[in-house]
Amino acid sequence: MTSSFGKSKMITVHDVARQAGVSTATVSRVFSGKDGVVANKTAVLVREVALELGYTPSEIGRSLRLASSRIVVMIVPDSTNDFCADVAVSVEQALVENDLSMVLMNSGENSGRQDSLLDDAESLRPRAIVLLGALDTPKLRALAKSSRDIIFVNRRPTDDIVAPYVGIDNVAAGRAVAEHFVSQGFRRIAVVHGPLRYAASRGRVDGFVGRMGELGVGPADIQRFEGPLTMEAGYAHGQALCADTTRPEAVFCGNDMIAYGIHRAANEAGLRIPDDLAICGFDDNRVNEWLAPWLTSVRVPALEIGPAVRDLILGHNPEAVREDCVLPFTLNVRASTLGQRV
Amino acid sequence: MTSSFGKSKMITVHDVARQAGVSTATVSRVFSGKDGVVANKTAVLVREVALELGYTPSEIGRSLRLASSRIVVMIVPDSTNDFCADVAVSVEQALVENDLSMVLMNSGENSGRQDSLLDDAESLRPRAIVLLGALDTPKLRALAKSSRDIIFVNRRPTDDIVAPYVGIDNVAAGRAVAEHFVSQGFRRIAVVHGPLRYAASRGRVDGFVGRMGELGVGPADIQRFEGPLTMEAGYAHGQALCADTTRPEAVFCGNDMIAYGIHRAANEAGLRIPDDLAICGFDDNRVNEWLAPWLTSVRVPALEIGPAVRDLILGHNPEAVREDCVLPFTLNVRASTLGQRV
DNA sequence: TTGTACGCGTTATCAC
DNA sequence: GTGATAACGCGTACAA
Repeated sequence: MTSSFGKSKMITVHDVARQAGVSTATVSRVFSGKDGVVANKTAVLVREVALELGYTPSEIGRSLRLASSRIVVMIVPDSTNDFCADVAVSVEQALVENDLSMVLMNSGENSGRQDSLLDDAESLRPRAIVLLGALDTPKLRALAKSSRDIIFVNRRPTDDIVAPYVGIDNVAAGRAVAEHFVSQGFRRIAVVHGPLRYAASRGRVDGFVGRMGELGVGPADIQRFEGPLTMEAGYAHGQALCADTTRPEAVFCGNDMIAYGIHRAANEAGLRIPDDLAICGFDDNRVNEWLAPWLTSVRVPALEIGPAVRDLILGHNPEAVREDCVLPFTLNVRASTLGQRV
Repeated sequence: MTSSFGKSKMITVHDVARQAGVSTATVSRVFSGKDGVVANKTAVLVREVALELGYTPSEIGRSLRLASSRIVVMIVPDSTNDFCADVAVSVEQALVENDLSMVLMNSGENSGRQDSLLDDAESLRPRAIVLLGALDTPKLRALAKSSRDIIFVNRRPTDDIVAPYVGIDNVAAGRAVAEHFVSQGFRRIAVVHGPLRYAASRGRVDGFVGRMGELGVGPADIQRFEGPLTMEAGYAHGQALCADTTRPEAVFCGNDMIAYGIHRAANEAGLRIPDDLAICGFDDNRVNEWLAPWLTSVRVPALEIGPAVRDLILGHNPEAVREDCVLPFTLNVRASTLGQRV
């Protein structure tokens, strides 16, 4: 015996129309919010019959007719990353209030996978495609060129793709961290960042290194390590750093996951934080308040992203469609970088 | 000016057919995997033209024709909960390998919201609806009765709803924790659990209390607190517990989020763990290894849930459709419950 | 091997 | 206020 999933016969407008003794058009009118046009008595009858029969309007049929679905596709690199999860929830909540649904897809930071997902996304004829951490691929460029239904969150693959952007000013955030590091007297630095093909990673590093230079700390004093934005990657880099005799005084991490990994490596190496090694994260995941209240991090307002994305999709803020929606960030300074060197 | 989202004109089979000089049927055949039936030369030509025109088959049209979509709706209580996020990713990854898409919806542990989402879900005519942490509502009962397309993960709202279940044996897990607590000599206990209207919460508590009783610790020695499965709720309960002069020796938490909250409250109250207060969580979130390596917790194999759900949907394991798919759990004992009282 | 024609469920248009 | 009808994009039975 085979599964019966997805095979059950569905009630349609025709069933309701026949049972209620009205036309399909009337049933449709009742369920597409045009109650005003229908006689109150009729509308009540139709709703009654529909409830009795268990009728739910088909989004498929509606989408076909209207040539536009109520689905928004959101592609994230890894939704087990706390920050991604927060952004996804934020977007989903903002959308559901406007009767839109969100399809969540994980690209795994993989170009091929992203392109394959973009195909899947396109086939759903979504109202919009939201990309968190987009990769610069030919497919993405083609899509961005052919439609205006793409929104980039947090990082834009390249500057020459014209599409709305929602996120923080990564360069400014990098500069803020640099100023904090210098104020604490840190001069030998390591930066453990995400792949530089991401504009966000690049922006953070460039802002940081640039400002450090202006403040008198040259590139020679700044080691750089590139890798995935994961705890595992942070752990590996952390182990290497801690074993080094010329260990840096402070590490600037591409995100909090990396910071968690480095923290674990430092702990296992018996280093004290921040005395032996200062750590600064990025994103300031909500869980920090509970499990890592010591971690200095750049707070990205994840929960404000959803409403901004929704406004973009609904065109609530037309003049912003062509402009970037830059949200404010905050450098939350906590124990992990509060050295007494000053 | 209004937004252009979702309004761009789409390429259809007709466009490709005209351009390639073939019929729409042939184009359709090429893209529905029936390449074998089409002359190789024709198939190549069609693909060429399609690529040139940027054609992607519409899932809308396909779904309408086939009376079944490739969408699976997953409803979770809160996908910012690490455990939920892991399960969602696990399911999404398993589905995407079989060309299915996942729509993620957050119910926020709210009955009304869940029912509203079930309506939305139904309207998408999904292949299946997967519920993590389902609430027992009339709507859900009606849906479960009218179709076999529902899968319950981790908790089943009530025992009388017949539908596939994927998850652990919560009663057995509760009993395992009880045995561990007794082996450590804990006799004055607090249980901070989730809402008892959830079968999973009930199972954990019942198993725990029942086994404690068998081992000589009666209900009088076990305080119970009910609340949301959040860090905030755990924190609030933790503050109350820590302020109590007749503080318990150990706390069994309904999930890890609650445990994080209690840990913070205990820390702020200056209590040492486990000497002043032992803590046991539930789920064993992956982040524990990194940020809470001290937390004893019941490991639920979140990443094995996706494949199990997929098999159920695809009917890979027909005889299991009517049976529960019970996954193994592990009690991971760590420092937070290793008292020296024995 | 390929083309023709129909219908899936819905809504907009037009006529009544 | 309501009904009949066409059209949306696709897959397939049937005819060629």
